Amino acid sequence: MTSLPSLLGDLDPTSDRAVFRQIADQLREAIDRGRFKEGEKLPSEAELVEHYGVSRMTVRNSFSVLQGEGLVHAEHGKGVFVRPRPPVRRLASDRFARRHREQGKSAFIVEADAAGSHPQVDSLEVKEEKASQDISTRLGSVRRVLARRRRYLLDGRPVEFATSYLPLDIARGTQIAEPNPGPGGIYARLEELGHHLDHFEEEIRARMPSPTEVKTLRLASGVPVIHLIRTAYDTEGRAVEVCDTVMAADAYVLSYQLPAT
Amino acid sequence: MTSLPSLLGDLDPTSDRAVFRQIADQLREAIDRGRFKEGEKLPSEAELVEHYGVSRMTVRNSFSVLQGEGLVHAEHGKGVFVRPRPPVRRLASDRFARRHREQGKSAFIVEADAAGSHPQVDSLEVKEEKASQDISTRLGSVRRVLARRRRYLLDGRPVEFATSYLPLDIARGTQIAEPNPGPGGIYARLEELGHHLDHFEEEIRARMPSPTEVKTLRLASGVPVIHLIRTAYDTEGRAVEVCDTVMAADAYVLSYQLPAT
DNA sequence: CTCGCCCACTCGTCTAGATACCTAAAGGAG
DNA sequence: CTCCTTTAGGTATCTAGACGAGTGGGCGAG
Repeated sequence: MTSLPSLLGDLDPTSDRAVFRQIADQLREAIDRGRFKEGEKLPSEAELVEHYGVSRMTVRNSFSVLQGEGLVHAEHGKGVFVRPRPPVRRLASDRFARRHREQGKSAFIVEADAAGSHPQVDSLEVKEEKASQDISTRLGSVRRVLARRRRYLLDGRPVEFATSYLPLDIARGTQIAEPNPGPGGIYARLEELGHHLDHFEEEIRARMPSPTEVKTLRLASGVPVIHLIRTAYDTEGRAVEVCDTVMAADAYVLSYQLPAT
Repeated sequence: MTSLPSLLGDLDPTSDRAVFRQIADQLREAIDRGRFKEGEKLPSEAELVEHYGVSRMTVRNSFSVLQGEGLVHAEHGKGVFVRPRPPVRRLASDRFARRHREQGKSAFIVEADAAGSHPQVDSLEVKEEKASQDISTRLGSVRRVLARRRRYLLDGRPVEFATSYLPLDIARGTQIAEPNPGPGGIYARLEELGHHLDHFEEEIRARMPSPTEVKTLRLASGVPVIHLIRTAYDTEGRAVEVCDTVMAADAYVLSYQLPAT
């Protein structure tokens, strides 16, 4: 068996850096240098207790630092592992172009299939409800809205949770109010209904997830979420949809093109 | 003095939810409901130990949960406080439009002044260096680049750290290689040099900060970073600059306009 | 009144151990 | 051969206490 000292070095008792930080530093560095690879198991708490001659709480404290950085994750009864980086999904800024819409299936499905992963859509809920203050403002002072909620999964892993809000006078009684909005999604339906789309506006924030989001997206600790709020405007300048999306940040790269003019 | 029970309720010993999570839940809920306001001090560890009849480590564990969520922050010798949400800086997608460039001062300064805050640029470093693999690829296989590093502060708080990389054949010997690139910034200089800008491409990720980033941006725990990589293309399709930016996620909202075509 | 010290309060770090529960593999009963 | 039990080795949670180190207010000396 490889001895720990060869991988991990000693503590510096003269340093005023806390012991648990020194241990975290050494583990982090070992991970960065590839001494522990993605998915690989780190030394167990007991081994580190032995190696450094500290108490177990101190070792656990080190792990919790690394966990907060999203570098490792613990599995009860098994060990602590280097967190593998999942494949990311790239969202290009032309993802709502009409040419994509004119196909049959939803953008998510098409794209995932192309990337060779298994897509899934889940926990669909479509209902009328009272608009929150924020949604109401964005849609131009509507009281009630049609809300379409769904969760997207890639190879069984939830990656995104989204809710679309539409003014009732647009959506009620149309196929948009059905669980399955038909080919091309709700944007295709909106255009058929005479609401020709002009442009979208997207607002992006990043933050740590709420406990609910941790559950819904099955997030490991140390993984932030990207919160994206998109508003769709028709050619008359009216906001016809607001889509509120929370994405697992480790599963996404967003990409935008900006004109230089 | 207001008694804690009026704010915080009891533990449920029959629940299989860990005690420290129950405590964290109650504190989180109290914060969400506004019983503790932004910047306000939470009960001290000793008070919570007393109130719940648990050991101090258990209370600390609860705090560390909330800290990881970015909800609270501890100040040594003072207490644990509800983390105030700092004012955010909005980055609009037209922020690189020529009309903004034709003014004198840098976009950051102008914008911050307008918002009534005190802007500052800091730790400027301009030097030639070897391009990393990634930068080289983005710039089209260049070996060495001019790197311009700077840090942006708002009211004394660091909010963003950025490095621009330019091919040497473009930048060397020009004002771009000077610490102060002159009015309108490097994009104005590039255009003067005949590299007419056509469009930008931005890639956005969110993740937890590295220890270096925590230091540079003085980040509280539980605050992710937004990592933005922008590539500027001239009208001939050549990549003329790559700008790598790390932003404190709690200080920014990014905003983009997408055409619907 | 002012300055400086002390003390109470607060969070930070660490120890040493107890109990619970999860996982995987080995071994025995059927 | 299959299924259950046992066991070893992991992490999860919690306790009780010790010492360190910032912060800020009170109080006494001058």
